[in-house]
Amino acid sequence: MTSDDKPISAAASIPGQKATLHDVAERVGVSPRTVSRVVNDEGGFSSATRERVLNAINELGYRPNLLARSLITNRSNTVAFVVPVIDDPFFPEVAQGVQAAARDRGLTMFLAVTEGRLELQRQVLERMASHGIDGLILFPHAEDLDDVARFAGQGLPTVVIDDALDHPNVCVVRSDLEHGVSLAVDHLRERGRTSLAMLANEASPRRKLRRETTFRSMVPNGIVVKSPPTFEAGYRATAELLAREERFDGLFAFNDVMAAGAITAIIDSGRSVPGDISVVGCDDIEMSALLTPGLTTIRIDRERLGAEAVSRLIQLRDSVTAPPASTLTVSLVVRESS
Amino acid sequence: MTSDDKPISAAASIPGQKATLHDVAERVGVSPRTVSRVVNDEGGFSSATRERVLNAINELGYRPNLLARSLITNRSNTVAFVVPVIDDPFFPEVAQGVQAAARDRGLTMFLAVTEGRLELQRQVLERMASHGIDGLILFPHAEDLDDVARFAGQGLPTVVIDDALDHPNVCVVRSDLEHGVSLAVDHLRERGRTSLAMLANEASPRRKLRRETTFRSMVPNGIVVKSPPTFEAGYRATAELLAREERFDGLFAFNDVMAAGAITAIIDSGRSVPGDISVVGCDDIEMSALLTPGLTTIRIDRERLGAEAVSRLIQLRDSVTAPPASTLTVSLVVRESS
DNA sequence: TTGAAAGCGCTAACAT
DNA sequence: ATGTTAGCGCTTTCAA
Repeated sequence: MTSDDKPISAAASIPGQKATLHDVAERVGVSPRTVSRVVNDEGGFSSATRERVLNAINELGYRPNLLARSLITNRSNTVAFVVPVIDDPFFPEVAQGVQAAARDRGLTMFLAVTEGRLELQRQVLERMASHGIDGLILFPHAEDLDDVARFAGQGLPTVVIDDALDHPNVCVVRSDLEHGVSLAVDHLRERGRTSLAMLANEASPRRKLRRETTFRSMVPNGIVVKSPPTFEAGYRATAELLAREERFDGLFAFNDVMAAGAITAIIDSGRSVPGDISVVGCDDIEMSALLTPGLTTIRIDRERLGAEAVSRLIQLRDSVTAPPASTLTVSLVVRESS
Repeated sequence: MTSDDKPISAAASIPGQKATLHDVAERVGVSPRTVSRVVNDEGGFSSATRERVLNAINELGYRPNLLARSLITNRSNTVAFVVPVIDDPFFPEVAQGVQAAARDRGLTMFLAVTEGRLELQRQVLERMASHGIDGLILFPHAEDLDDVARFAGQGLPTVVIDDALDHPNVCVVRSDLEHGVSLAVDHLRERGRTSLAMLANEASPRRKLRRETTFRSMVPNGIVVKSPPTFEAGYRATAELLAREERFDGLFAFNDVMAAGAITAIIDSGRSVPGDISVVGCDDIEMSALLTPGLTTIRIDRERLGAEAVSRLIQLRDSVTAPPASTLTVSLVVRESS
């Protein structure tokens, strides 16, 4: 049964029996405390001791038990990242930024998806809190920040992305979407478009408001249609708009996924993009460059967004006062759809 | 400063001072052991006691400290999911499947990205192990499964996706890509295509082999070009192939992202899809339906793949012998690119 | 049905 | 430079 002819160890069933600090100490002939000092590089040991301890660690394949450490330090070095969905490529790309930044700072990332359901968000937060996460980064459920506020109130450092929450344990990181909308609208007008419509996100009151409100204020007579932020919904909403014979020659969509749906609907209706209608999206997900026509859009730097969130979270954790909200700039990427 | 006029609590700086099992016990007037029994529903308590304990838990907002529990039970109820990249939509979608399945079974998911770098994979696994994960699900680094084998050897239940590793602590979950290739090739031939080429993944010896080998055996005279599995690389490889004046009228790509690159390259060269060349991809990521022309592809059910991985992992953890490898069926989705 | 004691693996707060 | 004691919050074992 055993793969080679080594003597069968005492605990035959568990090959790699985990070594503890104690085991290392015993083997070297020092106290566990000394090993701990070396492991954490606290100083207070001779370099000879250090050497011997390090060797023993290698020989035994010792690996610190982070759970035990966390229990006493009250630091788990874990972060939770919570997103509503993951089939919109925007979120995974932010996740990548969060994970990379977290990893570089010695943090490990939990990822959870709430499917936009409030009760799932609550369950997820509950469980994350039980795991003793050091901090939380999330795109909060649009309707209700109460849960988030509750956990923050219990002392959980929290970074809220693209939403607002005034709380000493909460820091906000956002993209400058107001500016994004103005870039989009200005661009459409420069293209000679005079009747503008917006495909807004029905599911996201506060976040929507940022884009929708800006749009409304810039385009008082503009048409605003709300739909879920998916390809299919964007398609349907646009098709209905066209069927109603509403006149518009420029469309700004809440995100690229909806914009893609809109383009397809416009083309399916026998119109052309950008011949009849110019379309501008928001996010600049990878797909947007691959569409036909390529999608003109407002670019959000997701990696940076994720990294910024981690950085703010750490500031929040390590300081008494919450750092101010940070706002990341966005830019216009012009492709063929406008 | 305080937001309303509640009396300032004793511990002014820490509002939600975390309640422990002990606190609950004290408040109810029972021993911690009894509270523990109720929390874990072990039985051995009167329903009256149960009631009072539950009340106290609510009042104090008690939440079990999973770290402490794990330390003693040696179960953390966490799983690590490790992927090479995340900007290929295929992986996030599997991640969603893993996370949902994990959540439903009371597991929390760590997500890590290795960027296809072996040293990053090692670092990630090392850290995950320190966190005491109960299991690991990964798309392993293509060149080298040694690290994976090492951790499995130390007792870590591991599910390897789309690769092979023979080890009692490892279970393999894969898609039936051999069948997928044969579906693709048969389909291209039914479309009257006689000179077939394949865009293979240079970075993935073993996985590639599955698709590439099948292709070679079905199409002895076929052209096989290798490139990294990205849009740009797929574009470049295809452009070069066309520039070399190689004759082919049907193309099968390792994945949809490469196929999308190929289509763009073909169109940019002045040829048409599927007029001159039919293209078939693999994965059926969301984007594939949105391309122009819509991409014909081999569909892999990512959610199911993720769910299956979790399910196998749990079998692995809870049994002595590794469950057999499972293979998920794939199907052909015909769109306009062929 | 309940509780007391021990200890998971580690670090904090003292020793020396 | 090193060791000792205590205990993080919980479950386990054994006893009542």
